[in-house]
Amino acid sequence: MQSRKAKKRSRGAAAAATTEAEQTRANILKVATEEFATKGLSGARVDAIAAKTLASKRMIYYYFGGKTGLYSAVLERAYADIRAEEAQFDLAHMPPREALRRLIEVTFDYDENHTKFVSLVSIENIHRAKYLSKLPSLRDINQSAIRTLEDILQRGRAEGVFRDGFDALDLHLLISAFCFFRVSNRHTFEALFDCDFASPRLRARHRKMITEAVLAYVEP
Amino acid sequence: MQSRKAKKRSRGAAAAATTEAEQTRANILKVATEEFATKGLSGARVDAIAAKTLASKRMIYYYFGGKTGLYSAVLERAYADIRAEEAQFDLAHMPPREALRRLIEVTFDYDENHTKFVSLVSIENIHRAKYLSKLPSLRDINQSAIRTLEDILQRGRAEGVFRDGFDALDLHLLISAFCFFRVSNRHTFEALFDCDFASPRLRARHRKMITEAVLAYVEP
Amino acid sequence: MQSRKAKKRSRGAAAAATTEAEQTRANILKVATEEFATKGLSGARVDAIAAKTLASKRMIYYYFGGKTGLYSAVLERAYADIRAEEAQFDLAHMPPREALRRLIEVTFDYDENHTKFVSLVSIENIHRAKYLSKLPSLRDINQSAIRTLEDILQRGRAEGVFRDGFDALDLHLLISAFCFFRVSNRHTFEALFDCDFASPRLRARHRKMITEAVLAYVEP
Amino acid sequence: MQSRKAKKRSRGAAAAATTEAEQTRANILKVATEEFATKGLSGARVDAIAAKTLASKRMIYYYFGGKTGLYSAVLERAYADIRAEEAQFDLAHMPPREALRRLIEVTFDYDENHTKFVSLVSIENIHRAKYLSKLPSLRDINQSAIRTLEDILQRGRAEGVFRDGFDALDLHLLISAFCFFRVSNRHTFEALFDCDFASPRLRARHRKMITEAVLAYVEP
DNA sequence: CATGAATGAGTTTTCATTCAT
DNA sequence: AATGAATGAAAACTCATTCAT
Repeated sequence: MQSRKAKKRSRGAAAAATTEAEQTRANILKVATEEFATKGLSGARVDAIAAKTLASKRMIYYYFGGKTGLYSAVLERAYADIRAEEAQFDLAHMPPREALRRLIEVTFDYDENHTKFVSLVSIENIHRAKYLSKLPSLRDINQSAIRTLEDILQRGRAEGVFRDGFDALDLHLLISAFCFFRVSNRHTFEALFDCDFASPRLRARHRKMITEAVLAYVEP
Repeated sequence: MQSRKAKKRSRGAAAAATTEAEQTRANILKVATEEFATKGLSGARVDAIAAKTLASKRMIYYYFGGKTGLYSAVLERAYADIRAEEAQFDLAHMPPREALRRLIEVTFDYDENHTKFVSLVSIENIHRAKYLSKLPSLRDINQSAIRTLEDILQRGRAEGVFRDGFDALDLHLLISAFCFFRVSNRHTFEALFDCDFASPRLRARHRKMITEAVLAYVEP
Repeated sequence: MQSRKAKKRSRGAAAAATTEAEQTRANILKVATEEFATKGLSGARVDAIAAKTLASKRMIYYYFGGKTGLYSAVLERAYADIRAEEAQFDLAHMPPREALRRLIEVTFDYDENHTKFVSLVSIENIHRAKYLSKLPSLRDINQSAIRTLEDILQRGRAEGVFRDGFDALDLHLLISAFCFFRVSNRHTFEALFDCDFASPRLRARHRKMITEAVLAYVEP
Repeated sequence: MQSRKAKKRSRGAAAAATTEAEQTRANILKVATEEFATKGLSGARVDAIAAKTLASKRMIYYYFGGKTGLYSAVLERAYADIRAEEAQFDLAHMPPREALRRLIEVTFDYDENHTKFVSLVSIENIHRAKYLSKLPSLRDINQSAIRTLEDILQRGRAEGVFRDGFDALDLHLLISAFCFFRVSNRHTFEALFDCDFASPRLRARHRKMITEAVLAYVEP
């Protein structure tokens, strides 16, 4: 009845799928990410996921307990992935202005390249973060992202390149909002305003705009 | 039952917007907006909508053809409403800086006060604007919003209070992104960062931030 | 989601199924009684019930909400039926000894002729009366059966044909136990002791035995 | 894992009832008795049994062939146990009236103390003794129970303390019915009549009643 | 226009059993 | 002898839609 997740994961997240069971699990997760991201929780079909999987439908219930269990696992993995990638950028050792600029660009590029993550987060918001709330592991991961930004701001203020009077979390919101919205809402935006967000020129222009706007906002 | 029919017929077809038929339609639309906004297209239940309606389920099919027809109508109405409200603000006769500041605040307040609209747009993006694309009426309405902004920018540049080098549509994106995201993604954001977007203080701080950031970005 | 039972039943139990809807409901109930009585709650198959019904499987959910809702309705009906039949015997106007003898015979005959009722009660006991407990209507009906017996005993004691020193409910238990067990446990009893409870001779002997045993027990 | 195997082999196959294999079998049987008695044959879950077992699910198939094989084994064991206990009472050497009284009390107490046995028999009757019929070993065991009663009756008749005109098997039915029903049907009875069969006072009263009723029935 | 009843096709979930190791 | 992984068949349940009146 219960999913085997806890047990399976006991050897740590770093160890890549090595046993067959872990490969099965990972394969289901990958297929499910695609289905949930494009169809939503209620629109996704367990049958459709199973069909694209190397395993049988029954395995979804064996490993994840059910449709919502699978959805939660997909969500958890998606969030874990983004922070894992962010952690790779060594922003702590850059000069503060460079670090902030880089942070914005990294955020922009991540959302641009992980539209499935963006979709999943949109979907989860439709559900009022019902499933995310039950994944407390993610809280820590995300709050470390804020600490990175706080560190950059503190160093910048010490050097006098950033002004006072704004909050790290608010700035994170300003950056995230643009990068996320550009991906999450591109379909309605394109439909209404007849433009093409996939064009490299527009993409570059937007990337430049959010960077400049944020830097202008923080400068003394 | 018969009295209702007689009553309706007696006043003639000319009286617009007050027919019983139109009241039924409006009632269904209102209930459906709530259901679709909170559950999504696939998550919404025709039965649930019918149950909350004064009319019967059959009426949904009679007036809107089906579930997706109803969804399209809900979407169309939601977009029409926002532009109707925006049109009320006479930004064209304000000084450009004031007009831009006011435009940002109006956008911020609208999203804040119309969370159902925000949800519907998020949902429509999950569906890749499939239904919105088939509502060409909206294109014109929305593009007029851009023309309003273009007019403000043009006046501002003529007066020398705004710089050159950025696009009206891009600026619209910058403003919309923040105002929309703040509402659309508040559930995951709150869950991850333990904050409360409903608090008047945070709300005021965010409203100020996006205004300042945009004004800083456009100034020469 | 909710069953329509309450609504359907609103015109009182006395009115036989007259509308088509009531016929459908009654038909499902009849088929389901057979299936649940022979297979138990978990052994019964909704598909099997639907197949033997004039209606479709969907109607079971429409009228009864689900498998357990249907089971509860079957149980309720079965108990209501027995008390309806018992009420027809005018025991209150017989001499007490005759009335008691008749009560025993009526109980014996009812169980003998309603093996499905007996099975359903056995099944409900496996489930620890979980579903019966939620049907409070039955409590009143059954307690009136005890009052009938109490009345007979009181009259008998007044006439001096019954002794004191025993309880009406206990006597009801003594009578019920034998009549019920003889039907409920006949299969294992026959298998173990190689006898045939269906034989009219054995049946008559058992009927005579319980009558005599009870009368012997109550006489002064 | 390997140590278990080595250990088992080392003590040889001759030591009956203490092999690990037999302990595993007994453990499964015990767990399964509980599950079948509370859930029924179709309601019981092989997974649930396996989970509560010290062994794995595969062992159920290894030792018992499958779910119904396990059920049959549980049933067989339950019947064997009751007769084993009954055989301990040396009724043959008591005066007939005392022996009969004692037999009734023993039966009453056994059912009272072995509610799982009672449940299993009820369940088996739902299945029309399908599985019991295939366990011929039980027939002999049970018929010996009747011979015990026949012996008591014969001695009692010879002494003139019991009358003629009734059958040993019928008397067994009268006794069993009450003792069994009191346990098997206590849930519905309690729900309908608002009483508590677990109360020592009621228990004692019932025990006395069945004893007196039977003795009154058999006396000349 | 309006309604309650009805439905077929689909969707999630369950479960006894078997397989590879 | 033993285990975790896997499965196909079947089960319960759902839902948008339509029909008879």
